[in-house]
Amino acid sequence: MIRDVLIDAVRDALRACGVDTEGVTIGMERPARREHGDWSSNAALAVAKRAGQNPRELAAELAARLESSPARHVESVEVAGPGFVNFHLAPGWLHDVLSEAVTAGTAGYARPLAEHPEKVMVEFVSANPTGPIHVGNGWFASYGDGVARLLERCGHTVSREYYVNDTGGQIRRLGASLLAHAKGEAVPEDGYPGQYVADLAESYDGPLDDVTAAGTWAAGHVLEGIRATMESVNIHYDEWYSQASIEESAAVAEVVEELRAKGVIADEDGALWFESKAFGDPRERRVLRKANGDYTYLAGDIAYHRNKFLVRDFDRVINVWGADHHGQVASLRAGVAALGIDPERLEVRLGQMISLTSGRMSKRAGNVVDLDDLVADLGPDATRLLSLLTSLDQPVTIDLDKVRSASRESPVYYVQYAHTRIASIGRVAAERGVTRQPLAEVDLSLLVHERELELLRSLEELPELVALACADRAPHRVATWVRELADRFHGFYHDCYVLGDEVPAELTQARLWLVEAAQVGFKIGLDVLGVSAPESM
RNA sequence: GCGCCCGUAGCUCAACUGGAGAGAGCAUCUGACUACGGAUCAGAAGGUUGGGGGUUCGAAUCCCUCCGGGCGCACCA
Repeated sequence: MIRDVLIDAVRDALRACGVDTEGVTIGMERPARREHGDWSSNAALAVAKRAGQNPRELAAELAARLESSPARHVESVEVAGPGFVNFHLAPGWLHDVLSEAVTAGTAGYARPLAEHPEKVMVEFVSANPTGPIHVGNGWFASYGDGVARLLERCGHTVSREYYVNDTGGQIRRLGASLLAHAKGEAVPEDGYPGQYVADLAESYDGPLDDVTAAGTWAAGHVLEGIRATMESVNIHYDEWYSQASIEESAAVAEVVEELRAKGVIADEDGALWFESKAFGDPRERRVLRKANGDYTYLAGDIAYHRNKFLVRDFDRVINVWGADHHGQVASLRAGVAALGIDPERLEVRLGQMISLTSGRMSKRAGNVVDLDDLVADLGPDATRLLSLLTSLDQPVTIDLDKVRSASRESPVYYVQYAHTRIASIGRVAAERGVTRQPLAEVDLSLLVHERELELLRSLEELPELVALACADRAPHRVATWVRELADRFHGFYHDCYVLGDEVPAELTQARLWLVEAAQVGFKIGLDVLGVSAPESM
């Protein structure tokens, strides 16, 4: 990596200037403006104070040393602004990037393997199986799967999990709604009025007096629908974990006993309380078992997470939750900590609320849009890319009319069109009998057009970007990147013909390899996003 | 009332985690093919980064404080 080469050079130069670099992180960035060079270091600014020197003078001395014994590809080094040291490199550094990308290929390029690979669970969506999944859930689904894909790319072992809330009051309400339809009665006030309940009632042939049984039956069918919806957007869960199974297994009672043995349980007013404050919860205590003998949701959730960590042995658990659940985070972490599990191993990523322009989404209010409907309109690729365009902690407002009417201008087509142009170049080359020569025999130094270099600059950033996006659990960065790659590819395609009578054969060869490198970038980026890379559209 | 999150161009969003003059897409206006797919490209216009203070060589980013919005604050799940 050229960056490391330059960082080492700066460190050496600083030492030569008599500056102690122990514990100093040498900054090395790609400047926003081209005239500031290919790489820039703020090291002089950062260490000037401790070195007791004027930053600009120190920078000048650094630049002089760096230029007198230049590192690989370095053409010139200059001082700019308050004390930045700017490196101007020969295009060869980008030709190296091209070689790396095509040599490593889709499987190997931009695969920043973690030093300590972990067994990670990503639990996401986990919407109650009381109705079809809606657009807001879809946003979190794309995010969760994107995080999982990033983790996998970085060498972790990932399991995707959907926690099924198949027990409790909502299931009984669903059952009551189903039975009401089956008996030709009105749906209860607190029931589910959706058409899907009426449809399900048509095929219900169970007893008409057991709301729990009816609810469980209905939830099972609703869940099948959710599973199908997820498959339609190319999301495949490894595990659909049943809450009921935890409760039936006595794991909840056991975890409460385990906590009691640790001395963090108090018995008062007939209820069992968890003294959670000692484990970082802002509240003093939480009920685990109610006076009526029922366990609370928290008790079940602690048992569930005990299962994740201690039974199924995950190193790390990432839960993707909506911001409306953030009140649960502290108590759950406290419960996990009380079991002796390092709470740092539990990550809860809170997604800000997804709203529609028509108002807040609510299953009860009926102003929900099913994810299925959106996918039917936009297709899975556009749906997924659209939802990955924004950061998770940005509240999102979706104007569905606008999204639908603008679907043709969707960024996904912009990116996919770039990829089809690559395939198209391949087809035309084949027609004309142009074949690619081995890389070693091709003169990449012919690639000096600004469009070509910009394309390579994007590719150069990918390995680092993937690592960063993974560490930050931020797949939207990849979406931003792949759009930029498409932008640069379209520019290249427009200004730099690969094939044609006026293009010298040697240049065609170099550009064919450049196109190959671009394709590696598209495939990696789109794969991480869960979006297909079509050959034609 | 308390806690968490958010506020960036007309709209939807970025911004390498404190770097140089805040960038894209859409919408608006103006241009560009007789060669690889015009679902494209080039250009214009659009900003006191909600307001004010502070820290710093340097702030959209960190701290304080107002304003505005979202979400929480159960022996519900």
